Amino acid sequence: MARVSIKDIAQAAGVSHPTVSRALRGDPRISLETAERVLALAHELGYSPSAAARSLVTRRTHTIGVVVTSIADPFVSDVVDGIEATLAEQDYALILALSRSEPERELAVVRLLSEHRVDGIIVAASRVGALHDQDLARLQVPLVLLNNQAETAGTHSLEVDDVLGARVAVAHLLQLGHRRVAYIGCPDRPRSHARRLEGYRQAHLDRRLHPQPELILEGRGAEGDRSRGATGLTELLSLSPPPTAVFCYNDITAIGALEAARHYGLRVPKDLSLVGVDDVREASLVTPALTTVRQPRREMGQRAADMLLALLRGEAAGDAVIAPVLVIRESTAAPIGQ
Amino acid sequence: MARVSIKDIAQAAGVSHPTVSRALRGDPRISLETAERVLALAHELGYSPSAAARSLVTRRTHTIGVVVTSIADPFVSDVVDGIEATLAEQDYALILALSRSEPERELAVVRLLSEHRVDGIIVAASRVGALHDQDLARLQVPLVLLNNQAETAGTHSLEVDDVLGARVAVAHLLQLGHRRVAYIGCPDRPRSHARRLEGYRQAHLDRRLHPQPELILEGRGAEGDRSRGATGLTELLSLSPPPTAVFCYNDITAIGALEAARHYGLRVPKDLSLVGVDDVREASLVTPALTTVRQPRREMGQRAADMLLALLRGEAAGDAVIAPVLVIRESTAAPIGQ
DNA sequence: CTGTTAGCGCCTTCAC
DNA sequence: GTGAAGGCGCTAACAG
Repeated sequence: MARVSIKDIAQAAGVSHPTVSRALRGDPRISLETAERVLALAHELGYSPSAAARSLVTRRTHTIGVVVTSIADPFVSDVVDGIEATLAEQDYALILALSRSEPERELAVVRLLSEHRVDGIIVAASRVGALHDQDLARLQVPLVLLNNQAETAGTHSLEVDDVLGARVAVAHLLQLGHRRVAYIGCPDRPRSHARRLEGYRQAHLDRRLHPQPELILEGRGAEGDRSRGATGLTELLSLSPPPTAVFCYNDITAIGALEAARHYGLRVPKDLSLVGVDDVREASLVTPALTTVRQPRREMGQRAADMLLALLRGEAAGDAVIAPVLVIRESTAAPIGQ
Repeated sequence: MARVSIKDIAQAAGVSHPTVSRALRGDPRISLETAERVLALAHELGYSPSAAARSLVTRRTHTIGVVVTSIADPFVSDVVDGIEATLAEQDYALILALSRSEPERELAVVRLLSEHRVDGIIVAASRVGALHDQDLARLQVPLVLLNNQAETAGTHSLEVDDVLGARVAVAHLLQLGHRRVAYIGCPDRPRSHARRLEGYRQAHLDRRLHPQPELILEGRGAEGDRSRGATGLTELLSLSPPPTAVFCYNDITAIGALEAARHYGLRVPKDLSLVGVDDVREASLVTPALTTVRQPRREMGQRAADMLLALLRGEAAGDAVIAPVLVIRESTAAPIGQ
């Protein structure tokens, strides 16, 4: 089994192997009769075509490389789930390669994918972003970058619309009646920080409101640092009047702010509304559950795979932008007195 | 690039291709001089060997199939992370295939792995367990089953020692001084339920204590059902005296019990100690953070890959049992009056 | 030490 | 409609 080749079938059927090859692929030139005989025999003998042998002549492996920093990151694994769903539909094999943010591994990954002659590559960064793509580009196969910061020439990319996400989140707060809405940012993610701030501004302008400079905080501390939310909120509460709602760079920040609010005796959402970004696991587990902007992870994976497959078919595929979705939970409500 | 074959190198070096092939693989019979020349040329031309062509003649693809129900499950993704770590070390490629618990997909997975002639397969079920393995066994390649319920002949398996986990957890409670320790089980996971109950018994017998039948609850409701913890605890509190500690089938159960305890005005761990199993994400996020029995997921993945690689080297590999680890957090303490 | 020959399993002309 | 060659890129004999 698995050692049966078209030659064996050919012999059993009393035809030549090319005939078997054609019959198996449904070549219309083969008589129905022999085709059926061959098919039956193939099934009977447990024939399974060799992808390697085929790829040698077709120069297509029907295999896609997926490169991520870590599969243990829930964002990444959701994306990979989406990628697999699309690839499986088209019978593409998925070679998973982890770069682990180690230069040594990244090199090995490139070598591995190169030797296996993958037809295309998807690089998926988590919300953290930024990977080695230069080397991969050298492989001369279509390359789709998902949520990646640095753009490389000859590369196609897919990312979530950060401006829109922020805009929708802040619009939600303004719509509830808040008029002093603050923003706590993140200095070590300058690009998305700027975009979210832009969304914050747009939401205000959409309603002919003017964002108030003292309510916009750069924030301090690294991306994954809870304390940024706490120190930010502390600072905001010293203003008079203090904001009634805060849009936070991400959920981690918002949760930090939530803890600080509790510390100061503020009730969320009654005294203060909070919105985060990402929809991390904790967001729905925290009390009150956090209103947040979610990246449609699985869908992003599917779209990335769709893009890649389109490229493989020779179709043009520009870059894609995905719309995030606002998930309204318990941390937002109308301000008091509304 | 990537279209350079050993023939091209051979021509450039003025030797035959077999010589190039040997030089590239470090065959000692090749003169140092030509070997160096070939290597330099290979590098210069950007040569990358074709895994497909090689596999065709060696009958080894250096590729492993990893079959899981869902990569979005954090348990599974941690395991896969471990598998990849070991495989990458040995330059094996990892083909990820998701069965999604759909019969149709399972068939496609078998076909895919068969056509790609994977050298071996790892099937990783999450704590939920149970997959299609019969078909995979037909592929005639080494097969390692991780946390799988149904055993198939000619298969190697790896699972966590459920009895030990329960025993250590309950020993921890007894050691703290608890003398009325209850157990809330799970009827729809009969196998692990029985094992955890056995561990519960052993922990008692280890201290020459006798488990008290009224403290052992079968539990009701499905595995992922929080309410089982709540109803179980309610039942237990009607006893006199009620237990001072509860070992729960899993974290979900324990969290349900935790909520119920709060509802009844019991303080955890002061009035009641709780232990779960799994170390799901929520376990560390809940207040108080849950003491629990963790399955070393990543390590399990590594061990599974090690087993498989050993089998590929022709070494014998029995089944393996992994020891879980007790993670002591805030939900356990000595009983009052201790 | 190196070249020659052959073949892994498949597909693709080109004949018939 | 089908068969006969030839070759994809590589390794494995066997010569020499």
